[in-house]
Amino acid sequence: MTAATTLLAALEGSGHRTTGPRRIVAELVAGQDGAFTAVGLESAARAGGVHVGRATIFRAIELFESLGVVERVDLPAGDHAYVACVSHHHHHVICTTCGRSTEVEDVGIEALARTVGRRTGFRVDEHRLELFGICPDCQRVASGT
Amino acid sequence: MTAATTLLAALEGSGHRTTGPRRIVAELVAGQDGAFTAVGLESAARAGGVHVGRATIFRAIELFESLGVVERVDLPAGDHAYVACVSHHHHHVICTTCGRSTEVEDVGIEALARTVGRRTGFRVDEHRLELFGICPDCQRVASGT
DNA sequence: GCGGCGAATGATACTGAGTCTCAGTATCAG
DNA sequence: CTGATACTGAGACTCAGTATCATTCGCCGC
Repeated sequence: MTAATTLLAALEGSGHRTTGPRRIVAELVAGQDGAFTAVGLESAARAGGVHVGRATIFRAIELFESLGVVERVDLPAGDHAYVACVSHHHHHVICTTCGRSTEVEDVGIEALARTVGRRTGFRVDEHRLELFGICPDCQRVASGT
Repeated sequence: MTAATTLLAALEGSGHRTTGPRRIVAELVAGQDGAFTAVGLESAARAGGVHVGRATIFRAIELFESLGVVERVDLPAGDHAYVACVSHHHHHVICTTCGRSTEVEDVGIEALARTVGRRTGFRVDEHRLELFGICPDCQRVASGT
């Protein structure tokens, strides 16, 4: 839940207004504990009894993303999802069962990108690494009892 | 252009019918020389004067994908794109300027995935690595004349 | 505490990618 | 050639995401 605070702090710190709807979206994001989609947030809002316009949710997510406190990931199924994160470069491991995500500090992919650049002649500017698997909890559940 | 042959061969080899529309889609894919989107193929077909139903294009792409001769990638902009490839595990470097893509044989990401697994406790089953940059040709063009 | 300005909101209409259906057609085996 | 059936395509449909714009609200100065 302190995650919501982080999101709001980022808002204030960048000269954006801290409004009611944004506060709500921040809470929703913080309450997701993993990857979430825009549509998911929308229905979460409805389920929570609060009303926030669709456009506002999209705008809020977009804003959080531009502030670096939320990051876009593409699920294997092709959906556009997001995960809250603590900024700076890192990647995510996403549980395909429960959707929870964990951040992974740089594991040497920069070097890997350089290798690719050298090998192909490309100037590699950007990369996206997403890992999918089963989180410890779900493994425990899956492995009988 | 031999790429179209590869696609069609994969079709035949898997017990699927080699039909006119599929042939057309294969040609279109082969003629893209890089990443392409379903919509792009559709308009390419229209531009080429041939007519293939939207549904058919989507189905053909899906089929090629399931045969492993075409792979899905997600562009930084969030579009769903595809690239033709020669199957088995590898990754792509995609030029953000011209869209051309190059395959990269495994560069040690398996090890990287294992490291992540060890560090997070996740059982990493799947990963997606996409590299974006500027290809040699575009670099040349960009760097004055 | 009050007022004004501009940012933010949200209802709604719109866009466009991707899916589904189903009658008609084309492919391939026999 | 013929039948079984896989494939096709027109078009309706769904639904995520965007654009519009009048109204509201947060913030800042007073």
